[in-house]
Amino acid sequence: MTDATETGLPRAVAIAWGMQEVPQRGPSRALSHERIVEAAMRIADEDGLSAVTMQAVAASVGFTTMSLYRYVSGKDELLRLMQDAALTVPEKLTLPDDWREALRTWAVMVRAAYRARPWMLQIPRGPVSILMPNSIRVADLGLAAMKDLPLDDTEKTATILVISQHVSAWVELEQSLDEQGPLAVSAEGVQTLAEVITPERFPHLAPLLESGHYIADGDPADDPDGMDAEFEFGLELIITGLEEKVRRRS
Amino acid sequence: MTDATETGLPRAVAIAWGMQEVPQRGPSRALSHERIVEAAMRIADEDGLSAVTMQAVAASVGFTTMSLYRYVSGKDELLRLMQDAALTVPEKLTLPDDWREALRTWAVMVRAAYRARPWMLQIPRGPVSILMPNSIRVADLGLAAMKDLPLDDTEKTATILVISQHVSAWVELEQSLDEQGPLAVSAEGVQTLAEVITPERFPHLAPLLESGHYIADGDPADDPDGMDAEFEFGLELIITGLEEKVRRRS
DNA sequence: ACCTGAACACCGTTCAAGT
DNA sequence: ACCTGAACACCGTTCAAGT
Repeated sequence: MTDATETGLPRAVAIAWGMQEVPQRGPSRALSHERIVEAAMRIADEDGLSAVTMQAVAASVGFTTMSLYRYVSGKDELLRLMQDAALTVPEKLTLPDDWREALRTWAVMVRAAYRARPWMLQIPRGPVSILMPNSIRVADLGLAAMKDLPLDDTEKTATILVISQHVSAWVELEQSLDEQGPLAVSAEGVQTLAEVITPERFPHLAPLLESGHYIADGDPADDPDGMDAEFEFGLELIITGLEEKVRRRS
Repeated sequence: MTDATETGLPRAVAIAWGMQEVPQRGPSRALSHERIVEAAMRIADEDGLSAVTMQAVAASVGFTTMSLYRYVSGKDELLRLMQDAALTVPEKLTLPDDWREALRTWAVMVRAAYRARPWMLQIPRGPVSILMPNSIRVADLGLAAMKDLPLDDTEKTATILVISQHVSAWVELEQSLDEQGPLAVSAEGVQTLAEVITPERFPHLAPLLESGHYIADGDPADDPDGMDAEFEFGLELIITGLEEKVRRRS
């Protein structure tokens, strides 16, 4: 099912770590995993993930579609490889001493990677993803940020997951906001909505609809980095929660 | 772009709220949005979202593929309608008085909805999603949980978003864990990995790999509700963070 | 051993034609 | 007004054949 290699690992993991032995006899291989993944990423950067078809990738490296199947087992595997290759983080990164600052730095770093290649968020993350090289590197950095915190291993990994999920969720939202027009709903639309979203039926939400606090109208002038503000609000909740948890313990 | 109707709203929103006026003259309509969405959801429940093709849906209601296009503008719109229709919450739900308990109840309720129809998480959520009827209902309930908390509107909506993103991220992870085999990586695989994930290169993560705290092996016997425990850990971080924020303010 | 060409069994969507 | 049939321009993947 997980289409494992003789190493006992999923093929994508083996390839990404460079464990997939390449036969050396016979005609020299014209293609490579690297070239294929690179070409696929360029297409995704330029025209989005949906433009990444086996035929487009093949054409871009100058081979026929079928030749790709010598290197990747199918499109799923290619996507897995792209997903990890897209998660690039700065080579040298020194985290602040204070763990709160370190976690913030880490979160912002992850956010930058996601923002740089937002299509990677469209590829489903599974248990295989977290074994890929860049994922491992990022996780190691996250753990480094918490190295002096009195938490056990499970708590630390859970924290990393919570934060990175928070980051990805926000970047995703951010992204879909600026894919849609600047104004998701016209003033007229809000009025029409107000007829069904009444204070009687939705006592707590209806006021927000009127005040405009529920619908982010996506006008950047109006809200220069509102998304950032809300992102940070959530991040602070998590960090404060962690802080309090540690304090109560000691 | 947002393919708006004369109401100034995206078509999917208008349809879901029942605003899309249906012509009454002429032959009675053989199909309806409801029947189409219902059929599509049944297919997704049984065979996954990828089995939801226009042809499959049409066949399931006993019409030709093209007839669907009289009711929905395309597959995207159908997916939007499915996404909201899948988000069902109990009709009568009284939230506990304590806001912390209320938020927990709310989170668990949302989780139940996601778990019941996990395919809905595969449909990208955009700004349109949050205007759909069930989304509005869920948001209203979330706000109700915080009604006595001294937070402003933006903070409350941000909190709702953070929590619901946390919920969806966990259900997604949970789901992909039990789609893969019970054991994502064999003991042999871990050993192979240990050769590249060395303490030198990944000082903080390597120990966790060895101890088995990083790789969830997905064996339920081993970890009866480990996922739940980690889910709750994150939720508690957020709630504790909120608690502390409020305390510091007053 | 590697790459290719033809073919298969699909997709979503269009468009003009039927009733 | 509604539904249909044929067609278009794609997909990912297979398989046997070439070199």
